[in-house]
Amino acid sequence: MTQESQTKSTSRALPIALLRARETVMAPIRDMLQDIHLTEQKWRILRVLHEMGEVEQSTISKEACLLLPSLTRILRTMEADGQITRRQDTDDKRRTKVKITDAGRQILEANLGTSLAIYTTIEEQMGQDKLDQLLDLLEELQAVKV
Amino acid sequence: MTQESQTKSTSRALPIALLRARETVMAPIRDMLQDIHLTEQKWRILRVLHEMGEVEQSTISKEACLLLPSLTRILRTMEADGQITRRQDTDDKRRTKVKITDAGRQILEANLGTSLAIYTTIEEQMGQDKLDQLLDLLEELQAVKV
DNA sequence: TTCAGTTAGTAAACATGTTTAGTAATCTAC
DNA sequence: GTAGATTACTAAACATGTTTACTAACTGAA
Repeated sequence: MTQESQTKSTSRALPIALLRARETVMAPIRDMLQDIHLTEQKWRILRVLHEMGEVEQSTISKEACLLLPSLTRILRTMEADGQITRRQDTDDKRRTKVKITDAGRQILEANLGTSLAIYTTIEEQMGQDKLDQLLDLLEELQAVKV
Repeated sequence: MTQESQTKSTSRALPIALLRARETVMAPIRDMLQDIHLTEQKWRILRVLHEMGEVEQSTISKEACLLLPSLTRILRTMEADGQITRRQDTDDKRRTKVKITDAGRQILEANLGTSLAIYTTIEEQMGQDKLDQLLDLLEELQAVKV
């Protein structure tokens, strides 16, 4: 048995398949974000804050898949740009509560339409059933214990 | 119709679902790579070179999902570390041909077993059918024109 | 032949990813 | 109550991601 046969070709390798699929989806979204001078990470943060209200940084970290050191830096600029506010939690002074501002919400709402249109384009080509199936499988994979 | 209902919650948002799933799969692989002082990107490059033989940088870029500027830097250190060799193409002097060295191949082969074991763990938990189905759907998504 | 357009790669600047280390606050076992 | 562990976050260093700009080499049409 050769080493080659022990390995999946990269096209069937799970990590790179996930990466490539993501690149396909993100390409048009990145175009949209570039127009509004927002990075992909800031977009994810705004979406999490829009959905969850005022939350602490660790929560954003988990939900938006950003490590805390990255988040610290990104939130610093987002606060300076008036997209979010931060305040120390009164109960537990280690925690910082983060909230989206009206300005931040406005950026989000002005672009959700475009975001939705991109999703719809993908849905039209793959079919709603397959896309749902894919999302189910991704959730399941995410829950695997490794 | 509120803005909220126009948006998928982030848990059903395709880009972040792909990202989270990938984080799950990559976590143990990153552990492995840290032990051998190799980054995830270098690992992907070695795998592509192992699979495809001597190729030019643009090909690596496409296959390993790395932009050319990143690749330039990474290959520079990999060449210095003796994991790859580079030479100018004789037919088209713009092109650089990259090949894996024996040392590079050795790193790869020494760790393919661990890599395979991680994949097997996931396969055992999700089932082979679902995993195949997921890979099919990912390939299909990757082929969508956006 | 020539020159406008394209392609392959590099350089530089800045943002983010990732690891290690550190601080302050909180929790827990005793 | 207190010392040791844990938690939330920040700092710093270095690697990579991303964009823009650049050079060199190639292509193709007039």
